[in-house]
This record gives sequence, C-alpha cells and structure tokens, in this order.
Amino acid sequence: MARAGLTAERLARAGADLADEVGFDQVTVSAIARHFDVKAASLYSHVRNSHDLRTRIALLALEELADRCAAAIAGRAGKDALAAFADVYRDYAREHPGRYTAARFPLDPGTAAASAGPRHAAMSRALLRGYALAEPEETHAVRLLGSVFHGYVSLESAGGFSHSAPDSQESWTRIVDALDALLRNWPTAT
Amino acid sequence: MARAGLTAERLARAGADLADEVGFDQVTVSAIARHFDVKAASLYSHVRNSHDLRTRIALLALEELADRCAAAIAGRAGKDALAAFADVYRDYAREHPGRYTAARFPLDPGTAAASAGPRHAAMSRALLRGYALAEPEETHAVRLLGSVFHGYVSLESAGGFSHSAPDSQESWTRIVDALDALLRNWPTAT
DNA sequence: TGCATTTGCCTAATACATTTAGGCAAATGG
DNA sequence: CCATTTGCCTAAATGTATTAGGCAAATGCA
Repeated sequence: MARAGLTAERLARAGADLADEVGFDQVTVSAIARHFDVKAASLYSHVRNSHDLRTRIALLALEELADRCAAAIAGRAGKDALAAFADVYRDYAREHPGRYTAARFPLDPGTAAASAGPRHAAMSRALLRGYALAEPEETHAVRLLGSVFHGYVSLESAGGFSHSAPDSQESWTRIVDALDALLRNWPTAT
Repeated sequence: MARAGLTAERLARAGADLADEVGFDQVTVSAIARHFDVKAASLYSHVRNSHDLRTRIALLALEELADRCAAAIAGRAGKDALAAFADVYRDYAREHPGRYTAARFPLDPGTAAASAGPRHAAMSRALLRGYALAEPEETHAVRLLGSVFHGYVSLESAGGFSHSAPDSQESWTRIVDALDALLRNWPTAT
C-alpha cells in the first residue's frame, strides 16, 4: 500500500484549513484522517491525541498571525502602525475564522511560552514606543490593545455587529482613532 | 420507578453548574444525565439535542449577567457606573467561568434577538448617557466598551495576564480610568 | 545488492457520546 | 376508576477517540 506521507505539520496544516471551512471545533481526528484518505488510528503515530493536534493548529495560527503583524508594523510608527496592527488582527480573523479561533485555544504555560505569544507581546510594546508611556502604564496599554482587538474581532465574528448601523468597518476605524487619541493623552494615575 | 422530575430549565441549570466546574465544552448530554442519575436518552424529551441544551445554558447565563448589570448601574452615573458595569463582567467571568463561556455561545439570529442580548445593549447605551455622545459615535463607543470588557475578561481567563507584573487588578482599574477619560474626551471624526 | 531495522499505515477492539424508535409505568384528569 | 398523557426506560445505530499489535514499505548499512 502506498504511504500517504503524513507528518505532524501536514496534519496541522490540513486541520487549519478544515477549521477555516467548517469551524475549529469540527476539527476532529477522524475528519483529518478522511481528508488524507487514511484510517483515524494512523494519525496517532504523528500526534499524541486530539488535544495535541489542536495545540499544533493553534501554534501554527499564532505564528502566521505574528508574521503578519511583524510585516505590518515594519517601517511604520504612531497611528499608522497602530492601524496597520489592528487591521492585521481583524483581517486575519475574517479571512481565517477557524485559524483565528485556534489561536485562542488555551495552551498550557510551557507551550504558551514557546509559542509566538511572546512575539505578539513584544510587537505590542514596539508599537507603543511611539507613544512613550512609562511603566507600568505601558503594560496596561498593551493589555488594553490586546483586549480591544481580540474583543472586537471576536464579537464581530460572532455576528455581534452585523445587521445594525453603522457598519462594522466604520466603528473599527473610529475605535482605532479613539485608541490613538487615548494613547497620546493617557491619563495619569490617581 | 420514581421519576427524576426533569425539565428543560433544570437541565440548563445543572448544565450551567457543570460548566463552571469542568468547562462549558465538557457539558455533555451524558454528563447531565449522570448528574440526574438518568439515562442520556431521557433528556431528549426535554431538549431537542445537544445544541439546544447548550443554547439554553447560554440564554440562562446571558440573563444572569444582564440582571447583575442592571443592579450595578441602578442609581449610578458616569465613571461610577462605568466601573460598576465593568466589574460585573469581570467578576461574573471569574466566579462563573463556564457560564461566561456559555454566554458567548453563538446564537442564531432569532434566538439572539429573543435573548438578554438586547438588554445588554440597552444598558451600555444607558451607561453612556452620562458622556453625551451623539450618534453614530455612541454606537462606536458601545462597541468599544463591549470589546474591551469581553476581550479583557477572556484574555484574563485564558491566563493571559497571570504570572506577569503588574497584576491584573491594577491593569483593570487603570483601563477603566482610561476608558472614562476617553469617553469624556472622545475625538471628533476627521 | 541484500539484509536488518525502522517507520507508516493497517485491522481489531474498547469506550464513550449522540440520537432515534418504541415500550411500560406513573401521573393526571375527567 | 379508567383513559390519556407524560416521563423515563431499553435497544440499537452511528460516530469519535484511543490503544495494541501486525505487516509491508522505506531506509540504512555492510
């Protein structure tokens, strides 16, 4: 019998594509096995179990997203960089909803530390250099940006802002404006 | 044989409790059947299927959260109201992580319209009355607040802000400060 | 080239979740 | 007090996750 040429990476990539098509939680060991026209049990030579497979998809998505972020902020500063960074998140989630969901799959601390997560944090800080906030305020701002981007994108993809005026794009633009204004005028601690 | 006295509501409540204990996606028809010491098939007289059960848990959580929000903003205005509202979200997610996850379960449009979702939106607008934003800016601000609260709480519960200084409570306080400042000083559209 | 080892996918089997169909007994109500 | 409804049951089909053990293809080394 011919071999299918499975590897953990190919499984994760196929899983990521499948997630974008049918949703991350429909990504099942059996579904991926079907995709490769192989028995489900065969996947267990390459991934430990279902959780391991999902983790690999999550890591893949985090890397992709970090790469896009890096490309977006290169050569930009201030509001330009902020807007580009924000758009990366939103566009990625719209183009790849399954991958974006995967990127939020809970990782255990060790795996998280070895993931592209820290790169994301570093890029947020790089972005904020243009606004010159002193610690600990910069950390608060990092957390705020992460919250807004993640929160907006996740509410939007859950359909929260469809079917109501004004359209989502307009809110997104104004929210980025508002964040820029806030960062330039960060309130002092009481 | 004695009857267990199942109803859709009791199943949903048990499911919500189970979600808080073991996570929303471990809430399964079988697990709830075990809890009532009943066969899984018996639940199908009360809920249509697994998806229906989850939907009912989601609706329950949305109601609870809306009730807490209503209590929090009653008799408060401005930053006081903003902080109280924000704390409701965060505290609910911390006390009831499974219910909070359930509250984000994707509802089909009809179900969403009949849920406590619209109450949440109305309360956000009530909250913003103290800041006197004209439309469409008020809508943008509603979406911003939803994004920040949801995003922060979901990143926090995924462990995003643990194991790093400053602690999460401090960021939360400062972010609420910052949002208040932003709303009082909302930038004009370009 | 030829053989030994490793590797990759297989079959078989178990366990558990979901869901449908059909049955019997308990509750309800005229 | 009987008829009907309702509630939970058993049985069975389907699908997923996972482990164990086997055979054949690929690989590596003499």
